This record gives sequence, structure tokens and C-alpha cells, in this order.
Amino acid sequence: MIDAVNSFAPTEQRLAVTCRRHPAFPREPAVLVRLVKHLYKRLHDDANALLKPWGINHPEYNLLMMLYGTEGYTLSPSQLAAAAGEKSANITRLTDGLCDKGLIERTASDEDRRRIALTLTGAGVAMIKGFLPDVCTLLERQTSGLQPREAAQLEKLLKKFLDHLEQA
Amino acid sequence: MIDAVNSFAPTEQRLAVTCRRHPAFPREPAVLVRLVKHLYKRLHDDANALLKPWGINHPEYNLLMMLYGTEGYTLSPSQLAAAAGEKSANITRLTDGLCDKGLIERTASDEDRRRIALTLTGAGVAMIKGFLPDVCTLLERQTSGLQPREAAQLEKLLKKFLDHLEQA
DNA sequence: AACAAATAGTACATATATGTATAATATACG
DNA sequence: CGTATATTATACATATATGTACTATTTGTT
Repeated sequence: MIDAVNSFAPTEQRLAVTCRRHPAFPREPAVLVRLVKHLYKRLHDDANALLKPWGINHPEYNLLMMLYGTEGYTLSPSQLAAAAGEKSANITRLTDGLCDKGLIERTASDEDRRRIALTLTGAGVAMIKGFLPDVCTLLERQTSGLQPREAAQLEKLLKKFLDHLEQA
Repeated sequence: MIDAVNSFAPTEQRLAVTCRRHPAFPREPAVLVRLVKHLYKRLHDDANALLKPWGINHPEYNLLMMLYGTEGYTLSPSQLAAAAGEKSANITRLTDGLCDKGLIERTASDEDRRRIALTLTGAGVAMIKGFLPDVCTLLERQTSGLQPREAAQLEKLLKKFLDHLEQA
């Protein structure tokens, strides 16, 4: 093993001290919340680094991918917000940038005048096809430490965690 | 069941379409990355909301807790960055704010003149003791959908995921 | 001993993200 | 039908976060 030092150890150590001082402090939830945060920061940074040469950042990439996975490559800002996990104001800011880059376009909705339709352009589709191989490699590398069975179990548990958060 | 609609469904649906279009697209890693992101955003927002009446935000809370869990309530900025999972420039900005609020103080290090010692003040310790009950309640509620065995398994898998990210 | 390389922490310009007010429009209700 | 309520999307002021250059200092190397 190259280097078994666990980057989470400094965090866990401090939580252990807090638990000794306050036996009622819920160690497990505190550990889980911080693991999610550390993972998120790392995954976010790695994706930003890979996408930088393509002139987009991780959230922009995510929006493009959610449109790409939709019939007609089209979603409204509200739908895109839900699919991408972004606040509505951020959707406006991010989609402004993607429009400026010519990767998506905004058009009025036929059925509801309050709504806007966001659609991938030809350039947007081309860019996705361009970076997909690199992104696939990154994604595979990020989770290569997990066996398929473990990844499936992790998915199940993360979903359960998320579902319950949303019922509170 | 009150409302079984799964907030992650819009995301997963789009990933499924992408996988059909690109069989080599790694669905499992893409799902895991987005579950982590959705969880992080939600956990972050909930903590910010709870802490707002205390005049601090989630990252500031986290720094206070890492100091609280340390001998003498003292860490250097580098150590705090590692424990809290924050970039060094953010540590400077956040600790500036906590100093302004009188919750921590900066002093020179005896053993290394490049270093600074960050220490909780009496007011900082008092604030932690003040909000801990509410934070404990939030933490317990956030993970109450998971059985203890599931939470332990989730911790193990998240650690494995994180460890591997850091060996890349 | 002298110099090179690395580390610690910060300043600051820039990037990213958000809360909330607002206007326009659709839907619900009496 | 008229009015109230909810929804959609955005503007914009503010909050949060970061990359990188820099200075001071420590450690490593020759």
C-alpha cells in the first residue's frame, strides 16, 4: 500500500474528542455529514480540473448532461434545477453563461408563457461528444476503489439518506 | 408513505437516457457523484438555516467544532484546513470572520514563526455549548432514516470511496 | 556555510453561489 | 367571473469560495 494515511483521520479524531466530552453528541451522523462534504469538495475539484480545458466548470457540465439526457435536449429552468440539483438563481446565472458560449439556447415555451425552454445547440452536443471520453475515464477512476457490489450498496444507502432528508 | 416521489428521479432518468445513447458511459459512478452532490447541498442548507440565529454559517460551525475537538482548543490554519476540509484561502477568510466575532483568536506559534495558532475563546466555547443541543437534534433527524447498521455500512463505503480518490 | 526547495499564511482580484424582490402568467377558489 | 394564490424566471445586491502571487520562515541538499 502506497500511503495508508487516511485524509479523514484529522476530522474523525476531533469528532472523537467531542464525543468524549459530550456522550450525547451523535458521532455517526456527524461523521457521515463530513464524509459527504469531503467527497463533494474533492469530486467537484477533480471535475473542474478536467473540464477547464473545455472552457466549462463542473456545474455547467452537469447542466449540459441533464439536457443531453432529455428528449429533444430540452428542459425548462425549473426542471433543469431539479435534475441538476441547483438553486433557481444559479440556473439563471449558469445558463446565461452557457448561452453566451453558444452551447444552449433559450426560447419561449409554447404552452406556458411564464416558462422558458432551454435547449442544447449543435455546438453543445458536439462539445459533449468531445469531452465524454475524458469524463468517462475520470468517473471510472474516481470509483475504481469500489467493487460493483459495493457501489450498488453505496447507491442504495445514499438514496435512503437523501430520501429521508426530503421528508423532514 | 407520505410522498414517495423521489427527488433524485429527474436526475437518474436523464442519466439513463445518456447510458442508452452511450453504453460506455459509467452509470454507477455518475449516479454516485450526483447523489453526493445532492446530499451535500441539502445538508449544507439545513445546517446554514439552523445556525443562522447563532450568527454563523455551516463552514464556520465546522471550524469551531474542529477546534473544540482538539487539545487546548488550538490548531494551526493548515491543520484546521485538513480537519475541516477547506482550502487555505478559505480558512483565512473564515477565521478572519470568527476572530471578528470574538469566537477564536490568532496568536503566534512558539515553535515555528511561519505558523499561527488558532484558539477558541471563552465566548467560542460558550457558543458551542449553546448550539450543541440544536445541532445534535438536526444531525439525528438528518440520518434517522438509516438503521445503525446501515449508517455504519455507509460510513465504511464513503471512506473507501474517499481513500481511493486520494490515491489517484 | 551557502543556497535551493518547501512550507505557512495571507492579500486580493476574480469566480461562484444565493436570498429575495419583482413582474408576468397560470391556477385555484368562492 | 373576479379575485387570491401560486408558479416561473430573472435582476441584483450580497455572500461565499478560490487561484495565485507574494513574503517570511523552515528544512533539505550540496
